[in-house]
Amino acid sequence: MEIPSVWTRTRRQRDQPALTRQQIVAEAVALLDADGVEALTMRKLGARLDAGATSLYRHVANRDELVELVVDEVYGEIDVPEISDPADWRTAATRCAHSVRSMILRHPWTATLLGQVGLAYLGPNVMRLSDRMLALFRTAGFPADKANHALSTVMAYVIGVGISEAAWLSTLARSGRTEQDLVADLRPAVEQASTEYPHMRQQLTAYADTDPAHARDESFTYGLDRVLDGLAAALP
Amino acid sequence: MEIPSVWTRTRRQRDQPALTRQQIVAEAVALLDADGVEALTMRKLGARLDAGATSLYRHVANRDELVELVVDEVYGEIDVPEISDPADWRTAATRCAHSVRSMILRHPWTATLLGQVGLAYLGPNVMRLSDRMLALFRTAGFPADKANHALSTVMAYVIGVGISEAAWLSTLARSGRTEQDLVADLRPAVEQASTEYPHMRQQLTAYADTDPAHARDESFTYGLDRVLDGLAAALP
DNA sequence: CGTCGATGCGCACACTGTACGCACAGCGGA
DNA sequence: TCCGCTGTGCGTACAGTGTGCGCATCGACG
Repeated sequence: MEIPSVWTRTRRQRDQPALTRQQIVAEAVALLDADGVEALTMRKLGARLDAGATSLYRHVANRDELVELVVDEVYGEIDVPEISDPADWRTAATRCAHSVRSMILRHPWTATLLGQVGLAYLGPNVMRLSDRMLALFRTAGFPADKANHALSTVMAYVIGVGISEAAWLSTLARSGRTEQDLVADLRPAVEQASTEYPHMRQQLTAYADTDPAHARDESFTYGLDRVLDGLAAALP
Repeated sequence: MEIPSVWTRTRRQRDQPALTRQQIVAEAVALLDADGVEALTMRKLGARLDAGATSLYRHVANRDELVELVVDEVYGEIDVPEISDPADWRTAATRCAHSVRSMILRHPWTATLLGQVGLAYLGPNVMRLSDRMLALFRTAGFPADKANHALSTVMAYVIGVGISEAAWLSTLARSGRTEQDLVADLRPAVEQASTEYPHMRQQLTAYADTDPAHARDESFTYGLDRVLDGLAAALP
């Protein structure tokens, strides 16, 4: 009576193992977003999933492996436009760079975790990102080796900016104040520190009243434009 | 029965507190260089100084504060050439960028720690570095605001490259193998991961037999040249 | 029904950062 | 000479960490 078919045979191996790698990683991202990088402990993550700490080890070998998975997960939020017209490469690269930066700003804890992984570059999302950006620079006209260098250059710039910004945003989040308030509170210390450094002090007084978030945006786009200028000039 | 003698009485002079902040930071750098970032614990650092773990807290408020001091310390190893002729700006910037990179490669643990500090930018060595680079771009001809952006751009690029390289070198050091061996051992996994990504796979097969260290050098200088090209083109 | 493999979890261990309080060395004043 | 006082080192202790080990459970299959 029971006909063995694909649908009946193993309806679901185990209805829902109640704890799956996907779910663990997703919850880890949520925990990191909510409470910062020092809150990512196996016990707290287990508690969020109504599970014991050691239960997670059935699906994840290490805490380090969990970190690798988490990093690859947020890399998945980045999108790279696919292009066919070589003339579109610059706007596509710009869009991709902004996508990376906004991902880092959404998850400032990446500042701490990005430096720890090293091998996460085998993750599927990182591979996909690299592959698409490689394709982008190839259709732009870069030869194979230069396309690789171009990809590394723009990613290094974006990650460098992102790490610095994310580190600042993390301490900002920990302080619990608004950015203007924290800047104002830090001002005496900054002035004290810059007494012996005339260029820094001049920089400080010149831009005392500008909105810091807007200044960060402007600095990022300025640098990105210069980097892309340099790459464009190197196109054959 | 215990007679107080000259040998037991004044065990240590007050002149040299036997534990000073300078010494602690220097030993922390040595410990990090020797055993990596996970080995920097207060107990191990104390043991290296023939002191108890909690003794360090007389000279350092937190472990985080120690990290800030350590980061500023290695920033002190970077030198920025001072220039008077505006034509020299590019070679000076290049030299400074290479100095930063070689510092990071000497101390690969900076990959992990740089993302944690955020506020270490008040440290004297970081201030000195920023001030000198600001001066460099000013004498190059950049107006005040653009000089700041230029400084941020090249530092972001250098730090971005450095973080990636340092993360790789850290795992390399942990593995205890030579770079060629580790690359060879990882090759099956890399090929497995890149099956679905044609551009990555082509990149992989094309540069299978190149020396990785040399490839990193070349990639760094290529990107740095492009960044400086872009900045040079923006000079008024 | 029995067997089995996969899964969750309690316990335990080594190890972490660091608060607290005591011991003591040298100094300035009585 | 003695007495605080302050600055320094350290022993103890506590809460919290990652994780190895072994047991309990449970669905699936013979």
